[in-house]
Amino acid sequence: MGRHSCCYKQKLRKGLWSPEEDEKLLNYITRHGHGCWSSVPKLAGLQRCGKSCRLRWINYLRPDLKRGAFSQDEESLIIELHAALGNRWSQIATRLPGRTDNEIKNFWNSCLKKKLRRKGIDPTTHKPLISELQSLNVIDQKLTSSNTLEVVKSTGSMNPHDQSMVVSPQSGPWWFPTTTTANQNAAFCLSTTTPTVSDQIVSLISSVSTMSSSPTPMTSNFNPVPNNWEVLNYCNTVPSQANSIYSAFFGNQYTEASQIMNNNPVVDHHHPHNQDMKSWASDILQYTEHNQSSETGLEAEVKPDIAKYYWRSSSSSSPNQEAATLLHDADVEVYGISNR
DNA sequence: AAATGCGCCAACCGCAATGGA
DNA sequence: GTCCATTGCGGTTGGCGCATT
Repeated sequence: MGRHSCCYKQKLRKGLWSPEEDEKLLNYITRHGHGCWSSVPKLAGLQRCGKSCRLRWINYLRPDLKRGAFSQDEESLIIELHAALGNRWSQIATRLPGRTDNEIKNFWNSCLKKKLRRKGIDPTTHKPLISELQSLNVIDQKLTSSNTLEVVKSTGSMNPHDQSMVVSPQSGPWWFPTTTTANQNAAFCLSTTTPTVSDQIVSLISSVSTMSSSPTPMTSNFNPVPNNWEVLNYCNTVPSQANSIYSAFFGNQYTEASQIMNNNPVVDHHHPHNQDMKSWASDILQYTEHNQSSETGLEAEVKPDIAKYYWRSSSSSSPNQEAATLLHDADVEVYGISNR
């Protein structure tokens, strides 16, 4: 098993292919086709085993191969297909013309896995990361006591050396609803050009939002893109469609996600008295069709969650100051606000 | 400039499936 | 039904090149 039988019969080359070897193989297959791979090396004048020739042809020499970096569309499709098919690389490759299973596998292992983790998603299950869920009990207890400051401190979700958080008195990004003072203030505190800190909070809080047994339903007052909690909660109510919906959202394929939702029954098992969660599906379509913002869908999805938790934790008459205090106590350097 | 670390990716390895004798 | 050659697939590895110390 393993090494092909022909490899034992004579001393065969291994390792990288030389340009001369490539030329011999390419010339032979172009003229005669590969036929039986085990006979190819001998007929093509190569000191390789048939298995090695086959691999070289499929992964490198085939004329229909697409070269270069993966496009955003390809990336989204791979994530979507991986959610549905798992590590069945050859099946995934059949949906991406010109790409090989090996190429997709390498791209997944070297790039996409990390990207998903940065978004707080387990690349194996396509659900929130276990490590974050393990922090859930602590965070949930703290949130229940409405003390956001303690949450951040006890979970260590802020990097004490991160100085990227810059608070300025301008209004927040467009995707923050401005109907409440609390949300204005959250936007105020998180309008940062390099939101390393806020991403960490987002990651944790969106996990909390998914699993929390908090009796307070968090229906979105954000329009038009629903927040991460609602996406995940929807996935919980329609498990058979969870992977498709989730990957569609994180691939920014709002139209597709919306269509999946509209085509399936919606029952909110967690909050049976709540409004029909389908109501925001149409909002997604509107967003897809009409919104040309340069903001990414991911930011639009998750950041409103922060606003809500800041709002829930705000008890003082000056929520701005409270958020600033939070940042200060997490040893994050804050600019543009007065001292406490 | 040299040493070291790290990420990427081409290629290999081991196993399962398939098909013919 | 069994054996064996071959093909196909997915996990793993080794080496190259770039970045950092």
